[in-house]
Amino acid sequence: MVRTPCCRAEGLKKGAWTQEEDHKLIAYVERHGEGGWRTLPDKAGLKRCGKSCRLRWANYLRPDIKRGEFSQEEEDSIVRLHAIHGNKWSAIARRLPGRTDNEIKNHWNTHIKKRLVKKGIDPLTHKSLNGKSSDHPETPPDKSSAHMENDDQKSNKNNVLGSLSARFLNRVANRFGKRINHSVLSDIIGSGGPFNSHTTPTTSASECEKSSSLSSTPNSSDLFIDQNMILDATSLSSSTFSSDISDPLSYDHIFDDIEDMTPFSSRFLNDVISHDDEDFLTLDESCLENTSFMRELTIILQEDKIDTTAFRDSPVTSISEVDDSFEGIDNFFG
DNA sequence: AAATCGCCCAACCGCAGGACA
DNA sequence: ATGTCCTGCGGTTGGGCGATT
Repeated sequence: MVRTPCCRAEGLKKGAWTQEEDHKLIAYVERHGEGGWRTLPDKAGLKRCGKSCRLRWANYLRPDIKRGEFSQEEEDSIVRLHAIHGNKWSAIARRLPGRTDNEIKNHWNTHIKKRLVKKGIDPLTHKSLNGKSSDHPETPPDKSSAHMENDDQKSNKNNVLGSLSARFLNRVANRFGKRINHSVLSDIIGSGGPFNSHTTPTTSASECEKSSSLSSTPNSSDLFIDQNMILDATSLSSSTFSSDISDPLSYDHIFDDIEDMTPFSSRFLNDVISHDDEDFLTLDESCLENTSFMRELTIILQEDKIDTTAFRDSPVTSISEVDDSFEGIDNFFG
């Protein structure tokens, strides 16, 4: 079996990407979506190999990438997840929304690993380096014991809060699935949420325009999210959620992934709840696909629709009445 | 001011494996 | 069953840059 060379072709550029190259790649992906990386460089007018383009997009240009310093909570999560998954960076990255496997890997190698060694903990086994074996993965020692939780406790808490939020999401979507006010979008954009940035991928030029108009100053056009589209989660790209969502028996992983629910999500819900105007923006499917929160919401809806039909006709509770849940979620997930 | 060092992280490399013809 | 394409993954490299000498 002979593999065709990927990056060996004459004249292909390597090394750091220029702004111009970034713009070309962004424009192409916005117009055509992700995938087809091998042929992408030619079509996009880039003198790069497809692999390089894919990496650049996945690790740097993707709109949902969170940049900047890792929070203490994120570092704790990485340590905890590394104890479970080892060097499965992509598995860890799936639990840390907005962080790439590459970023996590780099952060682990340059910061966390050294810190663990300094504390006398073997970063490979997560056990004490002085020979005293520990049954528990590393827990950051700078936290008071009052706040110390073992993994099981955390996991239980996680699941409880996750279920609460997922069910509440279901109710929100039942009530508001078709309508999200444009001022909500405005707030999201202002907060640097998933609708921000020039890179919101769309599938056509007109959609690009629509997207860019959203990302600047929201106008008075309307937002309309089709209910069928929301429930049709199986058609969505699964770069964030790679598990088989068609299997009802695999619902549990949804609640594992609920730690992806950032405070942003609850702010978003809060905004959705508190707005009920008549002006709505049209939101195309591709926008939905590329909005990490909407993707989460969509998949939770898809997974939850069978066993939570009881919620469908239940009255919507004011967000203030479920504050405890959201405070808990926010506090827990940082 | 210049040279050197060490760290950080974006990018690359090679391999594995799924999909498809 | 086989060959090829394509994508994803984990390990590694090397350029940039700040700190130190």
